[in-house]
Amino acid sequence: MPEANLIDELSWRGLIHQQTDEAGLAKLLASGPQTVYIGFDPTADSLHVGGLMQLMMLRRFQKAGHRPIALVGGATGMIGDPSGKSEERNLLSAEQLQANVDGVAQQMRRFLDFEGDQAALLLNNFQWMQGYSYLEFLRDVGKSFPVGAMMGKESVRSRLDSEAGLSYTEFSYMLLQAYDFVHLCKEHGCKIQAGGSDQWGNITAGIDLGRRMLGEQLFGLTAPLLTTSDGRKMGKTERGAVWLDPARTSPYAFYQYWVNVADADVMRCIAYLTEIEKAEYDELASQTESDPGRRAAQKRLAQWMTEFCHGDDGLESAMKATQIFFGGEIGDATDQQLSEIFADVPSSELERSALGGEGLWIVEALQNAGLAGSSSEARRAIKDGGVYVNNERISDMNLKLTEPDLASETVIVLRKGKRKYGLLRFPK
RNA sequence: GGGGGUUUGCCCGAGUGGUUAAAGGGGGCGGACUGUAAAUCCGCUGGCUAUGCCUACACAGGUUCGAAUCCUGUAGCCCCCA
Repeated sequence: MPEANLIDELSWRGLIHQQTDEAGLAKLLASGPQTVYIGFDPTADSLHVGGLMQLMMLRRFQKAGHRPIALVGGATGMIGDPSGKSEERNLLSAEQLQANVDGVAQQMRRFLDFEGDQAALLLNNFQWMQGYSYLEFLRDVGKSFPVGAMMGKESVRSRLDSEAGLSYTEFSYMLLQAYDFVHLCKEHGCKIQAGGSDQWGNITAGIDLGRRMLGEQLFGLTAPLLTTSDGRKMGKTERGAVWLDPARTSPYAFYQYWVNVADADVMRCIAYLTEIEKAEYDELASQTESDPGRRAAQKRLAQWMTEFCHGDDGLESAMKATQIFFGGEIGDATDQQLSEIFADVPSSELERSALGGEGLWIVEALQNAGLAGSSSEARRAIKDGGVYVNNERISDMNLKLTEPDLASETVIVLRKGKRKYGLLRFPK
């Protein structure tokens, strides 16, 4: 039996941005297990933070006793959702799209339970759209879409007013998503669609279509977008999006991203993205208030997220990497660990033989690693006490690096200043 | 077209014949402190085969034992007259 407090839960977490029929939805949810769907855009072969938020939403529904459907937009992804986009989107190739759908589907298995009574369903709208002929679609679906109403949608209007304009293809996107809802209702009894607040227009379009085609009353629920206090989308770094795929964003980088969330944003992240309970949430909120320097909330967020998305091992390696990156002893690292920690650090490759004989002069090494632009600069840095080999400060201007200085099989870690690193690789 | 002024290091800005690689500030870089923050404080801030050498004050040439500093020419910028 569904838990009655799902709405309360979503509500204290601030996850309810808009609902089509508050009372109706509450009544529906209380009446028995429901099916909810959220669509995911297969724009890449991995989810990022935005998608995670939606996934958590489905997870919350599932935990409350409902059945989630994660709909991967194999068909809609071919068109491109204009909502919230300022420009016409580039179309993806069919192969790329398939690879993306597979990648995203794989990741979802971690967050949703695909077994049991309320087993989650993973569907791809390409399955029902691919055979749908254009003519039939226009007769069945297009007929129910007054252009006037479509023109009124925010997503369409903003694009029409902009310079970029809007192609017919993107204009039609809404019909496809609307039809998905109808299809899922018909085939799977799905009466609720959730999504980010940018999906409001698409969701209500689906509700309208459901009323016309099926005579069904469908419901919609949107969550706020995850933005920073200064209004930018979360989950972006200078180096690009924060991905769930450890190959794209290492657990360490992932952990770091959350640790660095601004005080003003951290509680919102915890509310939106984690399953940390209200009591602890309140506790963390008051700690952030009274002792922001400790950043208890950030650390808890990072810890929770990393463990949840990358498991115990991921968390452990993130912690170790953090310790090393912030100047801790390097000890017995492996090439693998070091290249993960220093993924964004410039590295250069030198002949192994440079370490033989006399060894490699530190002044040269710093230049090789890109940490000094000239030998004068390198000497100066050493004199200033700002040079570290494998995180140990050095002071000898004439130091020569030899094999024993390797931190791992083939890498020496040089550092200038607090955390400006440069790697030297000496492949065997 | 004529007259006057100006041009300095990453940026701004002193310097007007001799410790001037060039005051001061900004920036940058180190260090201390700190919340993997901000502020603050301290040091460094042309290059090199480095206790010395080389290149630098728009560019080229000249005067001088010696010039960023004086002279001539060229270029850029600014102002005034036509």
